[in-house]
Amino acid sequence: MSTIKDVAKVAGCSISTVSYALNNDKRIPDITADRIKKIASEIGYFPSAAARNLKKRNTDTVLVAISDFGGPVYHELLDGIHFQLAKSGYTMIVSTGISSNNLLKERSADGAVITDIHISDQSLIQLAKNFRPIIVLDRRLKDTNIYNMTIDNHKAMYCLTKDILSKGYFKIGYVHGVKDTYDNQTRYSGFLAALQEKGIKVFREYYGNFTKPSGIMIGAELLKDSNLPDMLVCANDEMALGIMETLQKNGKIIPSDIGISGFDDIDLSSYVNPQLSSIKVNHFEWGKTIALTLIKLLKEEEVDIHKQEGIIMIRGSY
Amino acid sequence: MSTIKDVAKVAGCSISTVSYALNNDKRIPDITADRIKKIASEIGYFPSAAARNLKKRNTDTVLVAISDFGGPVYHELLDGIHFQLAKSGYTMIVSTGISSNNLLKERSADGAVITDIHISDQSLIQLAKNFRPIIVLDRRLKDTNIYNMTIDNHKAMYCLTKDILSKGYFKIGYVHGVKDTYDNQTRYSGFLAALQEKGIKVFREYYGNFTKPSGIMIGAELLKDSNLPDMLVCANDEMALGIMETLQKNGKIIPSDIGISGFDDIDLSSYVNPQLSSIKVNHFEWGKTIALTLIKLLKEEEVDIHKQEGIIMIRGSY
DNA sequence: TAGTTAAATTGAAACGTTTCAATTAATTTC
DNA sequence: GAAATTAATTGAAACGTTTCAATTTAACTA
Repeated sequence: MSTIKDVAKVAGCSISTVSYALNNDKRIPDITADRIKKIASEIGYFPSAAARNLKKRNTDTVLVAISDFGGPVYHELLDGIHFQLAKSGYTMIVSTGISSNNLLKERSADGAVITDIHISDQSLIQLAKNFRPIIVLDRRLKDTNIYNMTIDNHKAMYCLTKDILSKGYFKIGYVHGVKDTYDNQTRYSGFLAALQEKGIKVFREYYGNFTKPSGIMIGAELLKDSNLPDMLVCANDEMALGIMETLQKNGKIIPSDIGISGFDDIDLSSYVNPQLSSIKVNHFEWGKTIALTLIKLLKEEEVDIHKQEGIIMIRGSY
Repeated sequence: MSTIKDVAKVAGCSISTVSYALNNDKRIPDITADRIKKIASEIGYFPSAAARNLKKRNTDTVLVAISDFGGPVYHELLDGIHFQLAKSGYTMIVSTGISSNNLLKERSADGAVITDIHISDQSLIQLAKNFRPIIVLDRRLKDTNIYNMTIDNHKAMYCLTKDILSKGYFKIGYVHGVKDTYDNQTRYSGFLAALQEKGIKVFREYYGNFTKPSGIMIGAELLKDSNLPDMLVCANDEMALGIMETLQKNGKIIPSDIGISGFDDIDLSSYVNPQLSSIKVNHFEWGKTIALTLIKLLKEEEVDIHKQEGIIMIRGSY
């Protein structure tokens, strides 16, 4: 491993000159800077991140902590964040589980975007103290260094439900995701708001956990019921898809027997038959916005945190 | 930000004692070690990764570099790698694009797993010189510090094709992915081997690029053809799905008009109708194996690089 | 040409750890 | 109770950079 010292030796100059040259400091004339850069690349020198980070007390790196790599919603979001970050000269790393904790507390990044249900508010607040800006995507949380950016679930679900009501549905059931999550609560409240406006009561409520298997369970439960709702509003697509599959397998026709809607607009939702009505978020754009906000925060500029709007996708399922 | 110095001051001992205590060095008696640890946690001290990495000349971190976050095959692989790495006390970071390059050359990790088509063999060889072990997943490449671990494409495709032949298919077409990639070449060669064994010639070849849109194009091309193959072996699922969708939309019945098979067994493949026959790899297990191998490499232990077997999933599409 | 100013270069400290080698304290041995 | 052994603690160097402040060199001025 060659170090800056080796470069200096070959170039016959001091370490500081090499450092300045490599960092394009204007005090080094172009001609020498070029010569030094050439030598550096010839002997295969790359600065050590560890040394630079230690001295500069920053890393030019942003951490994105996610729950796991499996979720269908993340991909575009990550690509969007990375796109913007790279454009602005930052390096992005993504991690899960225990790795996220390690990276956070040992300050391996200058800032972070977090959407990991496994990190408690508690420990997040604790970590954020030592850390620099953290944007949380999956919860409402306000504290030193913590900012939240969320999808406007309430509004989107409110609009979707209004559309459903305008189609004449009346016996409307609601399928919950994990009860006390931000997503579940805000989606449910949007749903309720639309119903209340029309003076309609929820026909029945079901409780899942955002996964397809939980949808399948609920589907089975529904089949036993003689008095079915005519419409099922689900807190996300995965549950809706599980329910739909179960109902269809047992001879129910969607949407004539029962309508259904989801939230997230995952890929699969436009592959099933009928296609699932849902709420889509342009996650790539959303990712870019998040990254831009974090960058401002890192530069200690003023930011205006805004919510991302969902786009209602009405398809064949109701 | 509190440093080790602060801990030492509060504890009324030297920096070295704190360091030894925090690292569970047996020369510090338990009683003082516990006291020091308690103080450290009270004042919210966490060691700086930068300083530790610099001094120790390693990071206990593994980098996984991927092409982008969108590919349907990666998730389980990443989760598998992370599972094993975490279990062994390593931190895992994943990155794409330019970020991967930065992290690699500045030695922000001790080792890496790479499956990023955008990093050229050339630059990989260059980077690996300064680096520690790199496992590449998406190509055959042997050089200092570079090891490759791959799916046994040839064998899997050979077996699948034999099964197809045993069902009496005869006019068999092959759909290529990106021409000179490892996956394409080895899958194709397995396909050919099975045909040759029976003395059968390929009926026709088509050229895609592993994406669904390219499958759709090929589907359109096929529709113009009066003399269709009776079976289409595709280099991956995404193309197969694109072709299938296009053919079905235009009234062709699968598998009676034409059979089709894929490779990878992505989620979608068991959602379409008929379900797509494909080759599945247990990516979670595969990820664990990869991580285990890399860990051995990091410890400079002997490793035996082996190929991962594919599992043939025969479903309704032929 | 000497004096002044500007340009280019450099020495050295600092960032926060780890760890070697040395010192000090405590315990054992005879 | 002195010598020897072991246990506990510590000072200081080193890891590879960046950057301040100072020095050296070059370029102008009058």
